[in-house]
Amino acid sequence: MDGHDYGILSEGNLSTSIWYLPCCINFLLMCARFGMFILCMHTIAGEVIDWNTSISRGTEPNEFTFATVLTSCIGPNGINLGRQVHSFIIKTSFESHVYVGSSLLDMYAKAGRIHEARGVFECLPERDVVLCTAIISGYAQLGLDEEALALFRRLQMEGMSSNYVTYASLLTALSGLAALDHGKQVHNHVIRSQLPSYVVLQNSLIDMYSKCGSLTYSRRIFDSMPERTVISWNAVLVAYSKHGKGNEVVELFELMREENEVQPDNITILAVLSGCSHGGLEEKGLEIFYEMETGRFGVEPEIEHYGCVVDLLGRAGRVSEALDFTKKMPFEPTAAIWGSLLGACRVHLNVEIGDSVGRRLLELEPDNAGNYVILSNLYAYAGRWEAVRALRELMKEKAVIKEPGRSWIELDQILHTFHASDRSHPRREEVSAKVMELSVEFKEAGYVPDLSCVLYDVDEEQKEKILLGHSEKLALAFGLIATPKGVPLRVIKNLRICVDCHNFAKFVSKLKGREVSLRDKNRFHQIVGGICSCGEYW
DNA sequence: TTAGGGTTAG
Repeated sequence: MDGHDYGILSEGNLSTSIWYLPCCINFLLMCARFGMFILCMHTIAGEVIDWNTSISRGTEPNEFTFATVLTSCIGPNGINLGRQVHSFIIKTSFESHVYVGSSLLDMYAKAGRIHEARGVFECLPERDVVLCTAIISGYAQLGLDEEALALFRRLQMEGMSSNYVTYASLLTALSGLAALDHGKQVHNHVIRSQLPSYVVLQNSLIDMYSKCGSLTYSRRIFDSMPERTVISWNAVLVAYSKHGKGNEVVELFELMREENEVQPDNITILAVLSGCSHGGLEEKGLEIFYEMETGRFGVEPEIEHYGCVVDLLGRAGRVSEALDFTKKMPFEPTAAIWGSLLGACRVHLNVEIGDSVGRRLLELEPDNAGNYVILSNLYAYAGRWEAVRALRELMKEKAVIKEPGRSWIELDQILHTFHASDRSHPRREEVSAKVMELSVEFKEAGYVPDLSCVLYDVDEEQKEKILLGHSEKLALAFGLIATPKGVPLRVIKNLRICVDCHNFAKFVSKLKGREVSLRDKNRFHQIVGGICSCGEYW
């Protein structure tokens, strides 16, 4: 197929039938898959017309033609065509033209093909602030935060100029890393450079502070904004939601509706519902969902909103009601919804429903190790050791590989990362010894290791050893060693925190007199004096 | 004349 295309293009004669045939097959397949006949037909028509127009005017394709065609290939569906165009461009002299390069980069970045985007970026003879920002934000949007930060630093050393969009993109990466010190530095820089107040940048700051655990600063930015968009409101609502501050979420939402300057969108309602769930406001959350169904907020309920309701009911222990709800809702439940239901079964020890939900979930997501862990927890609490063993066998059979757990803690602008049973940190011996010491101390105060968090078929002693090697324990122990007494510990985990580590962190807060702020994949756990803001439900 | 970057959720 590639051969046809180059041939046609190089002759400057776009034979409609040959060009169309392979494309039509491709697009019909795509259309059938997505049920978007009309839209796709328009898209392909647009691309072909672009080529046709250029060539029928009797002009050879030039840098502007390529840039225009590449722009029409933006999005996941256009990437194959875009690649073919790229292959063709390589054979011309236009590859390094800044217009062509920037269109290529944008096309790849928007399709999530960051390596290809980077390849184009590195080959460009000149790069301006927009190109640098595009590639940095490409990394940040894919959650490749370390790469985004590293590239920003390199480009800055090379003399890149930055503007408010660059900072907004960088802040996204710093939010992901929960790199508060770095984030503050960017904020200071923004203040010093006396940039005008850009809403986008302020929104990023709200988000950065909240994801770095600093709710106060987050709110302060929000309060100081002369102008706000729905994203500003959403960012601050999400901030309170993730910190489990349900009342604040509801109050702010009411204020938003009173002020009536911006209309809520689907994310607003999602933030409010999940805020009610994380904050333990079941009734309020349900009330808001039913109000949403009447159309009062002008937002149609989507599957994620239904998911929040499942979470609300599950949290309240209304597990069978939650199950009924999933059966009656107008969407097919997703793995995330079954997962939230399974979590509810674990917390409320509903083995019967948990069993069937768990099986359903394992069918849908056989490769997600986290599901096995929660189901195993549930079986273990119910004393169903046979079922635990069977689960372990199933995992082995399916060759499930657990995404490596990783936790980190920031000290003086350095992110110290720990992997499970880490041997790489320079102070590893000291850290391991500290975890052992803490374990002995905590056991005397009532800490009992929760061995059901280990899925390997090893003896109890081994299981305990594995548990003590969990990355969040290493990061906490390192924090205790490396910071003065009384300083709060902020630990970030890439996955959901396990029950045993949650318990361990509570002992750290209680016996070591430290506030522990633990950010996991879903939310913050603010632990003070042995009590966690999550209310044991997550 | 003609290109391109951004913030919230998932």
